[in-house]
Amino acid sequence: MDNTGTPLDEEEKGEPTDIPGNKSAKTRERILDAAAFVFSRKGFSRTRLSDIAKVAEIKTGSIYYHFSSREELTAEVMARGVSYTYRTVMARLDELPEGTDNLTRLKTAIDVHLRCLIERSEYARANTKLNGQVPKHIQALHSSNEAKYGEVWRKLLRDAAANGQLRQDLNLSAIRMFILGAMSWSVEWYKPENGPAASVAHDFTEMILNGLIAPPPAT
Amino acid sequence: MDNTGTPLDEEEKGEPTDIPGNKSAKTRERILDAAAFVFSRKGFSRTRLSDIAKVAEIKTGSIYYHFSSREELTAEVMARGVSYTYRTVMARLDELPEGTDNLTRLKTAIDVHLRCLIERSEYARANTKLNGQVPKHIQALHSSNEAKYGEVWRKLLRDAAANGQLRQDLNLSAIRMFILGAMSWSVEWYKPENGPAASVAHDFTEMILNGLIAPPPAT
DNA sequence: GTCTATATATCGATAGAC
DNA sequence: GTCTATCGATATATAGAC
Repeated sequence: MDNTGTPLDEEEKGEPTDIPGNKSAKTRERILDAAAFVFSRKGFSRTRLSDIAKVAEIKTGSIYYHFSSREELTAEVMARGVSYTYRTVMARLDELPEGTDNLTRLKTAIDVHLRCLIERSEYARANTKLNGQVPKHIQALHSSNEAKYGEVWRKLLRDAAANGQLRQDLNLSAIRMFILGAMSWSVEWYKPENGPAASVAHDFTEMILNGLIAPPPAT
Repeated sequence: MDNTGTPLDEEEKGEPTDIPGNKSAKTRERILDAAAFVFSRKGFSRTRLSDIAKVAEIKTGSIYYHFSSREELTAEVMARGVSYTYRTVMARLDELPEGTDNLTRLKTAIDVHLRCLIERSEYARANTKLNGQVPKHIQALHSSNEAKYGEVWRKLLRDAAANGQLRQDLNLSAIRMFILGAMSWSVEWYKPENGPAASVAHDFTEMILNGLIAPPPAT
């Protein structure tokens, strides 16, 4: 599976990964990875614990040694999904040179978020797909994470608008939902045959920022 | 509930709607309306036949007099959803004056599709939400409808591009998915508090066609 | 046609052997 | 820690009365 979970922080723990005693931790990871994989493809309802068990190469009942319920497992997959995307976006924004203009920051965030979904993380995909499908109490556990991440986008748009770099006649709330929604839907359709992630992301940022209409021919 | 199902054709059948003998048909409609209502809010997995029955003011078992299975009911809701959107979009395109340019046609289609979702049809909403959630054989039954509708969009974009009205540097397939995806996601977030449908649709078409960047100040 | 009552299947969850 | 076996809850679907 691809890299996920704890992406950028704590890369070094100083311990080898296979000392005796963390066989449990490794199985737990395998279950989570399998769950993210299956959830992102089948959604919540069509995913059986037996499907996850099969991918994780374990028997269904054994999952309960690591998780107290299907919902707890689901909640952790979702939490990892937002957390990963949040941290990856923030890290890339922090890498930008001091004084980078707000439009570039917005464009960067769009690029990174979309790439998290289409090429970087099963967890990000799973979380996007599961949002709106899971029972209310799971959604409730999760909504503060989503809200925190949503705030990043509110600020990105607000800052760019405050600079006068964005058109002033559009409602930023709706715009934010359209941008995030268009990216979210990529979970439903994107496959490698649709072209490299970089080119898909490029086309998307171009459309969002500059629109689809051809510029007047240079004379 | 709102108007749906058979929107534009066959408005007159020449029969009063309550002659004896079509009590059945009316109950069937009530069940379908209820199903569209519940599905569009809770999705496939969280929707119980008992939820639908409650909204339809009928007992759960009675549904089976009208539909042979939950899946048959689901499939009909989805079929009505695409069909409604397809016909509503086509009807509006046909109303445009002869010789209307392809960019205006594209813009019109976006406006109508989005309005179908946010203000016109529970069926359209339900279909959008259910896509990607339902079991494979339902999806399979349904995919030819979706493909046919997808072809409308392929053509709209292709025609506008052929005219030179669209930028030539973007992949139209990905662009199509982004546009439809952004609209689809409205099912997850749109509420009347987000403003009138007309204004949301306006902001969306503006972003898609002209982008978010502020035009240079007139001098 | 719609009801009540019930059969059947599925799946999440638990118990206990190893 | 992971297995097998099974329980129990839920919900689709059916049978039969009215």
